[in-house]
Amino acid sequence: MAAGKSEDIALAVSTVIFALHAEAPQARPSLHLPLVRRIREPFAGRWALPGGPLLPQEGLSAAAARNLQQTTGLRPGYLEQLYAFGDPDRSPSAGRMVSVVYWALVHADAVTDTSSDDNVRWFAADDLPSLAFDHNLIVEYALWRLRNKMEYSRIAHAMLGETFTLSELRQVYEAVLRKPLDPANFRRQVEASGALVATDSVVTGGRHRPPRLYRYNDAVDMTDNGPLTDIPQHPPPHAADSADLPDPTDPTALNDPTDRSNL
Amino acid sequence: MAAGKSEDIALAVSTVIFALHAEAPQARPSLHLPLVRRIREPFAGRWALPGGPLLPQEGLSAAAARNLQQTTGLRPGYLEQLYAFGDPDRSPSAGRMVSVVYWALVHADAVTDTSSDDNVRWFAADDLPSLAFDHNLIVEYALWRLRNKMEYSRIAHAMLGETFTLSELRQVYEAVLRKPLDPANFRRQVEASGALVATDSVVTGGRHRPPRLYRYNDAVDMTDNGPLTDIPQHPPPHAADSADLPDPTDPTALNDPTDRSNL
DNA sequence: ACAAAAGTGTTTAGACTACACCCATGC
DNA sequence: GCATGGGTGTAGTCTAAACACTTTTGT
Repeated sequence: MAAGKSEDIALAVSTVIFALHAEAPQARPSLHLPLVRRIREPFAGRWALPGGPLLPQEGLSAAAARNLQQTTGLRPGYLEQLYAFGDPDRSPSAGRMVSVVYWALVHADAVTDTSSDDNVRWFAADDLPSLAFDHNLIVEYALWRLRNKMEYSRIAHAMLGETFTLSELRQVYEAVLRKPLDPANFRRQVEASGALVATDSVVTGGRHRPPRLYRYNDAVDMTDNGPLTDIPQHPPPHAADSADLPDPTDPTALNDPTDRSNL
Repeated sequence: MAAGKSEDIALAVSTVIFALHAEAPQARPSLHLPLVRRIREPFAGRWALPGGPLLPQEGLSAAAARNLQQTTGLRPGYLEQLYAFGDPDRSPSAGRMVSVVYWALVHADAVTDTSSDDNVRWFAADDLPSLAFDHNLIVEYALWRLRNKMEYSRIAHAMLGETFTLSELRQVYEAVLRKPLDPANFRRQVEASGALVATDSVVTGGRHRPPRLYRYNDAVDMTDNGPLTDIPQHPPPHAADSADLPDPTDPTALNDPTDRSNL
């Protein structure tokens, strides 16, 4: 591309990973996210978002998925680019740094799986310590984006298993949006959207009428990202690092090399 | 930040610039955007989005505003980060390149101002030639984002002057959304939003009732970008390169250095 | 029987659409 | 006067919120 060399501008990819977790067994679940303890200056000892440099032959979303895998051992249920941060002052006492940040949703059971590690810990999303760099602001923005997207998109199932009840799905919405939803109206809305398919099974064992299990309808595109078609949504069979296109669902993703060195 | 060096990954910033322009004097205006002719390989001779490398002490949005200034001679009426493109294959026969792309709105009269230049030309947004790199896809995505944002945000005034009639404002919406709007209902909607302030002046000279002039209400935040507060919206007095925070209005902008080299 | 959650039905308020209609100006 | 767009009024449609009510299980 013959664009000017990036001089001393380093490029990194970080990921904000959300999962639902209930502190007490029967308590309402809330949003949690994993942070990693920094071992170098600046901000040594502080908690920070998982991330690191981009590998030479790796796409941006692939790097984010790798962050996720290395931090939680999981594949993303949903993954979308959040923003590129490049303020000249964002990295004190270190060189200039531009970070492309992704956000992801994973299944709830991820939270306990990795809590044994001492350098990785899950925190409640609305009760974070003071993080390294501008990561507090990043998480705030990721939360804002998640809440917005939850209202007009159909990504909640990414925080659940293959099948789920409408109650479970509603709990995801309630936890993210932090407000109770009418079960009756919620049912009608998701049924009208066509995003779910009823299975034949029900869940017995509760001391009440057994709820039906639903499955996500893959025929429906849940993310309205326009012309973009990002990637490792669900387990994409073997398309390892096929695409780095931005997520076409929300106004944030699109893939294009905009090099222009003339002018 | 002690993150791995970016090896050979170059970083560039490009900008998709939109303005309204009517081919014929009395024809309906349509979206146009300026492109720049490449003078180097790859894609020498092809049209491409204005852009270039990021300067060492320059914020991302400042670089986008500089693109805009150098291409059109104007300051952005609205500027927002679009997406970061980093597919490994996006730059044939050149090194790895990651581009952070912005999109902008400018006043309509910009179109004719620069059409004399031979290396910069304005094109109708829905009738572009085959561009360099993946720039066709980028423009498609920028258009999709603009159209989405136009429906739930109040950015249309960025394509007009300081004062404007409701007809002019409606024409912006009609050109972007490509469908006619009911003048009566349009009026009620914008009046109910509180985004506009009526002035005392009217426009005489038309062969019909003189329409009232309106001004944008700065007290209302028109861009719902959450916790982000980007920047060079209107002429920000002298805040040259103050902020590089992502635009908090739409689900795309947030500023944060996500360096993480441990793990 | 009773509690509790699943699931259905109904009423109402607000938002948006369509379109009829009046107003003010230039010619 | 009449054409043209500015501006107001109003009835019909659609959606979503609120909430009463019925169903089905476990204990």
